[in-house]
Amino acid sequence: MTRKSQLRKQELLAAASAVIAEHGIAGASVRAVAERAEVSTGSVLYHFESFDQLVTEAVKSVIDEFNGHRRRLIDGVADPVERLRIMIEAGIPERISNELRVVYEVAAALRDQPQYRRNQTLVTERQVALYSIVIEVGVALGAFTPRMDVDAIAANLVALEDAYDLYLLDPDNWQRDIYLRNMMQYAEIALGCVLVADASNADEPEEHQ
Amino acid sequence: MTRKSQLRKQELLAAASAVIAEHGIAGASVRAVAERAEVSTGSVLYHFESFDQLVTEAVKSVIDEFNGHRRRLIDGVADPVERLRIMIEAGIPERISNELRVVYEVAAALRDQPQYRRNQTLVTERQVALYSIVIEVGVALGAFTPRMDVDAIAANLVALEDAYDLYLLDPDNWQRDIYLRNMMQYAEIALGCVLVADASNADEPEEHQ
Amino acid sequence: MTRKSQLRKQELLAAASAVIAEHGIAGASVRAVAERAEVSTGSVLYHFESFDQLVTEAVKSVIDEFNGHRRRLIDGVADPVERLRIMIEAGIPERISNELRVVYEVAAALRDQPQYRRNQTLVTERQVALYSIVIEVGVALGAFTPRMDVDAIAANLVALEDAYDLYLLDPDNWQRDIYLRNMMQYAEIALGCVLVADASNADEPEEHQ
Amino acid sequence: MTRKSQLRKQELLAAASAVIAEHGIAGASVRAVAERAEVSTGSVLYHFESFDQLVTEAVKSVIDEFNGHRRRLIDGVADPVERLRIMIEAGIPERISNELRVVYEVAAALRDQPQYRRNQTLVTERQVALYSIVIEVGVALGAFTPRMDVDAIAANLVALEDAYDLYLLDPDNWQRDIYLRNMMQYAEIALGCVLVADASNADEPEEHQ
DNA sequence: GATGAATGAGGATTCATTCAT
DNA sequence: GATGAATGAATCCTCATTCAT
Repeated sequence: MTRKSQLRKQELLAAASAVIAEHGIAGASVRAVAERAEVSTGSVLYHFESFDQLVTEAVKSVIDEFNGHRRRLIDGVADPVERLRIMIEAGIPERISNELRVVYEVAAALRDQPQYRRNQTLVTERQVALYSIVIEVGVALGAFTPRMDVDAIAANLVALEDAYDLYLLDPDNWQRDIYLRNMMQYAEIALGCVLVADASNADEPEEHQ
Repeated sequence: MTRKSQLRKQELLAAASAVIAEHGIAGASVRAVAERAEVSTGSVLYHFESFDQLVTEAVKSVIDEFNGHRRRLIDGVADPVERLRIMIEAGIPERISNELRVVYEVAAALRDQPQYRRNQTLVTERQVALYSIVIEVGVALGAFTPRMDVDAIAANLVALEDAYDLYLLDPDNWQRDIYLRNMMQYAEIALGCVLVADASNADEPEEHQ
Repeated sequence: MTRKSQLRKQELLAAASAVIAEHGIAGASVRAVAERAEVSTGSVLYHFESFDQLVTEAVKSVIDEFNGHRRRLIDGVADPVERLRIMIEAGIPERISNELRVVYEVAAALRDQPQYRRNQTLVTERQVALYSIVIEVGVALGAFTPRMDVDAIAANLVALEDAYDLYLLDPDNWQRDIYLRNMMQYAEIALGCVLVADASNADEPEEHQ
Repeated sequence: MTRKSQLRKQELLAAASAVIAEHGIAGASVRAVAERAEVSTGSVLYHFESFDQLVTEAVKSVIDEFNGHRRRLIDGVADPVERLRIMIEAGIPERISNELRVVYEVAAALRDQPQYRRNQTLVTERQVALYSIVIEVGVALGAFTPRMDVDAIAANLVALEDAYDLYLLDPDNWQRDIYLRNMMQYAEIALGCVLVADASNADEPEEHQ
């Protein structure tokens, strides 16, 4: 049954994601996934050509889900400033989600395995594309007046997001409010807009500190 | 022999760093380190409580070295703008250095071990402190007129550096010029200075794109 | 359906033979046979008590075919000398046939399973019987004048054949012409006949070398 | 300690040979060898690069021993006829020795592994060389008057030996006396000598059967 | 009849750690 | 101090067999 098999594959992918999120890439093993999915170890490899492929697919699906989630967030929102604020706030989450954890688990861990690196590049490029769209539309509507190249702004926003999210791997020292403020301030001066109510207007910059 | 023993420890730490830099965290094993240091496997663990501790110490020493290197770079430079440019250019290296590689190899790989996370946080905080000093001095000397909180600028610069360096794990897609430009442009509009000769003057901002 | 079932059994036996001939006994697995026969793995074992039994039967059928082929070769030939030459030449083939390969693949591989050994003995005895008939008829017709016991000659010819065929497992060092000459010369001096045109007459033996 | 290590290597090679002789190549596994040698599985692979290499070396050493034994048998014997008789009798042993069993276990089993095939070729060529020497010396001394090419006689004798030994894999149907007689008669008519007291003289051949 | 998912034991190999020397 | 042999659990993977569908 293709139906049953695909269902099981999904279960295994989910189990693999969960294991990675919980115990890290290093803690992901055939047995760990098998136990999480409550199947035999043989079953895990029955559905995938190799354990590596299972992990790769799991990461890929998490990334897709992660990206889709971000995209849906701004789907119904018209105001460019509001969209940007939503993007940034979603980029610096309250707590680390399983998805994000998986993404960063894989990020640095397996330099030698090209497929992981490509995934990482993929998620970054998609984020940049998403930010670029939001900014370009905002510029077109007159909501933003960029002070630097638009693609540089998008790349920087994603980079900031990546870095601050990476810090999440040490949750005890994670300071969401500060990271959020840092990104918001950057977006404001780079795009000449007001994202936060009480913040200074970037169009009339005043000396800071 | 305390002297001889400490010497041997240093050799082992150096060997461990080299192995990690070359073959990644996954390729680091007792035997690999032993072969690199040209000692027996038993000898490797004779000087350390466990292999994990050896790795931890090795990473720690690499981080110290990494940080010290950055600090020495700007030691004899007086001009704040020049110092900032040096900092940024050193932050986005031509090629990934062994030190940087070790740092990121370890970043996410061994998340479950608190000491690694602390190391990571440590290197970030030191970087932020370094940038903060450069900026503060520049502000005091009138070289910079910050458009946002100084600590936010420093944190953002380090975050950008961290993120763009992280991308180095996929060297094929690494675009130093672009990342460098992104950071320079950000520094210019955030600090109201000119870092790159031909770039637009951030004091007289013009519309981009 | 007995008809359909037996057809399927034959298909599976053929598939098993093909797999063994191509990938050796070590490469013969349920899945390999299933894929070759284009059926499911479950189906393979549905028709046989075990995979071992399937292999056993496959080998048996290959041996039967192998033997029948040899028998048919001399069917229409009347001249005893010609019959003997045909036998010997067929015994030292140009290339290893799938049949022969299967026979020798199995020969020593599964020694612990008595049925394989019996198969091996079977094929040998049949060969000896075949040679014996050819020789006896030749003696009766006056074409051969044996210098040693006829059954010893037949056994030796089969043994030579077996050994030289065994060497075929290392095809790179296989020297058909030499092995053929060796057997022909032996047959000539043992039976006092001339098998090869240019060879010395065994009836008037001259000193060799 | 090199001494201790080499001792252990020898033990493991012996254990491997014993396992192969007893359970065949197919029954040779790391665990089987480990249990036979009364060490851990890890220990088996500590001394060899791979299990395959252990098996290869074991077979190689058995072959060397096998060949050396044959060579020593005729060392002190001067009479060519006696030497030939000793060779043939040793070639058709009473019972299958562990050495011989290992040699033939490997013979057909692992077609895909070139190192085994080379071993097989090696043992054959050495046997041929040994027979050749015995025959050539006998010819030089006037003890033999060959009826066919000397190299063909040597090759045939080894081939007969190989084949009859191969039949040993089915010990129940093994008939030493007959195989011995077959080889002796062949040697007599091929070399024009008398090997067995009561046998007919090959110099004055009479009709057989 | 036929399927193919699931099993679990067994395959070789790697590894940090221990310990007698 | 230093060695390296030995360990045994863990790694991924293969496989014949079973069984619900």
